[in-house]
Amino acid sequence: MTTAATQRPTLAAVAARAGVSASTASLAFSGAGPVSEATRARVLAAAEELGYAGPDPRAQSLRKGRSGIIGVVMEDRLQYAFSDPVNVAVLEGVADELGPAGFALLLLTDTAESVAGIALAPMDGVILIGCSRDLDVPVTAFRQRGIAIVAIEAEPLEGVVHIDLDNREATAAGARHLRELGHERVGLVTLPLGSAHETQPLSDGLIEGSNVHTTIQRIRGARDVFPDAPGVVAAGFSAEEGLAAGRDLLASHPEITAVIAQSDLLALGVIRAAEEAGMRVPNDLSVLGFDGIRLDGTTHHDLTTLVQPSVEKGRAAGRAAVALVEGGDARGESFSSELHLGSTTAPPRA
Amino acid sequence: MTTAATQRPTLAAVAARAGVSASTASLAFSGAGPVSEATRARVLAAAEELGYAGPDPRAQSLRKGRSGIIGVVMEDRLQYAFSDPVNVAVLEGVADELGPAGFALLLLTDTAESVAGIALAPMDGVILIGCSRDLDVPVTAFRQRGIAIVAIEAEPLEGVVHIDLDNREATAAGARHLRELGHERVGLVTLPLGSAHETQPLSDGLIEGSNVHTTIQRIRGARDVFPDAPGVVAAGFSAEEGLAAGRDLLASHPEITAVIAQSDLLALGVIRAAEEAGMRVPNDLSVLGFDGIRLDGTTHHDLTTLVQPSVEKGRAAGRAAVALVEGGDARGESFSSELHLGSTTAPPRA
DNA sequence: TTGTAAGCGTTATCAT
DNA sequence: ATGATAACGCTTACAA
Repeated sequence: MTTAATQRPTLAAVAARAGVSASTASLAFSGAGPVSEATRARVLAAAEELGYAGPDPRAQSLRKGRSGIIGVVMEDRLQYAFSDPVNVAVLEGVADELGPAGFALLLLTDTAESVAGIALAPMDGVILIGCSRDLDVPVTAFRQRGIAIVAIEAEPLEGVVHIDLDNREATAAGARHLRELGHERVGLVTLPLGSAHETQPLSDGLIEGSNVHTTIQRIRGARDVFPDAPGVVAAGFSAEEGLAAGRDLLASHPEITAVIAQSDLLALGVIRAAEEAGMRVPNDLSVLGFDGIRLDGTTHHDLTTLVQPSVEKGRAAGRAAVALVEGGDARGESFSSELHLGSTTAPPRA
Repeated sequence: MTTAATQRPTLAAVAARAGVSASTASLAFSGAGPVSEATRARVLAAAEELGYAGPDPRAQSLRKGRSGIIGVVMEDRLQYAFSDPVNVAVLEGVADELGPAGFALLLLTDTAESVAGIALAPMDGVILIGCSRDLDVPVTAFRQRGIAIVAIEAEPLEGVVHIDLDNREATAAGARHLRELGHERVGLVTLPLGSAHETQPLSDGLIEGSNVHTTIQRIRGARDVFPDAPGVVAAGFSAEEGLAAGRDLLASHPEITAVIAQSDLLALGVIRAAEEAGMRVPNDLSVLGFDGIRLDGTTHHDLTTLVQPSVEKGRAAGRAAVALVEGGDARGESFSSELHLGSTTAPPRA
């Protein structure tokens, strides 16, 4: 298989062949000015003959000062990022908005390498999703380059448009639901708090050392209602990791009657851990999730959870990024979650 | 939130401020030539003062004729594409290779829109993953633009480097394993055959009207051994869709003693369908998967399956793309799968 | 070691 | 409706 380093034809070549000037040929392609039908046809024919596929995006980017590319920064490992259905939904939402707006989506991961690569990619804007790292460094770099920045559920940052979710309030609402049912001893199974992907007991030190906004806010919301709730930090986003965390939590805190899990997948794992330990849900243990993803067929329970508009968050981020890049300014948006009462919460055993 | 349309400083400005020529400043940044330590320091200082973040990638792309961007074309809906763990693994492999090589990854979806967007994005190369569409149109467009093309498990295409998997042979090997156990009536649960994402009986017409290489090859492999095996086409990649397909297959073909599922997730669904119908696996029904993804905690079975090197495929594709872009030529690679004997296949009930 | 000059392929502005 | 000209911001021979 060979790659002929054949010289690609340029607009100038096409123009020459069509017997017009380069500027006219340009107009014929962009339709940005008045060109007679006859000349346009001649130009297009010349292009066809020369195998010219249209203006070179590289030159266009330079000339227009825009590349039409918006980057999305995700968790360091893609397998990780994509194991979270919410992340995927958000990405889908972003893509939904970018495509029609004529923007392409560049996938960046939250690694030193990739953040260096940031310097290399011709991006007009960037969207930060579920990053656990410290955002100051990349954000500063983006700002310096004049790249528009949108962040989803991040701590407030200067010059960044924020797309938010009521993580704290929603979790608190879920917690109140449990308290109203009569629960007093509640445990937490949280999403990861940083890059250390291991199951571990939740401690104040861990929280302080972390900057994973979403996880922290959800912990706060739960503790707004149950200030002393113990917890276990899951090693990841999957049901398996929820299972592991659930086992730990139930073993170390046998007194609890309800678990606030920070995602539906984690909740699913917790339910498995409970059933494994011979408990029934919700009779012996209530379980609350977060996200509202569809878990068809994966469980026979109808999970009580906080339903959040994942795809909408992505769309909002995409729209904001496009607006910023197109010179307008964008306001941040705030989304809220709704408590879905399923069959996994009930009053505690008498 | 505002976006100051402040004029970004240019290399020329930095050079002026440092009292050197633009070319020297360029060298100071790229390190591509001899620059005295003193001048370099001066240039860097000037850059710092002006808030210059380094050469503009847009200008670099034009000048160098390369953008450092490689596109990856996936299934039309990202939620779809990412619901297949193999796709995700492949993508991870691609990212593994691109990052260190200094390339960024552009995510494209297999839609008319996106394929049009192809025209807009400054890509140096492109990798085609699990596309169900007709590839001729996009491939022609890429070729015309001089974009290097790598395809994973696609029908042979002129001027495209192929990364292959022994789909047919591996499936045939799995099928022989079943035959050796004594199975004679075997059913198929296949991956989607096109964009029609619905559960439906497998028919010759469907196969002929389709160009989903992988699915077709795996069907052929199965029928190399069981020529008349009936089948059901799943509506997607997930266990839920395997469940639906499994139900259909078991209902319409109660005589079968084994199922060849085209992915582990589908196999998982088939196992659920069987258990739901009161059959035990493998006693009443043998189930064979494909992929060898880890299904920890999701099932109590050790799935008999064909283990394929998903991440490696991605890496190979990434390497090939980089090699092509860097002017070398790349040979395609062919990977093979290995039969893992688990506990889900056994001789048929006597 | 540093500077000069010539583009890379396109589009925007301004004439004609 | 079309053309000439000048950038866009950078890199790279080549000259000094």
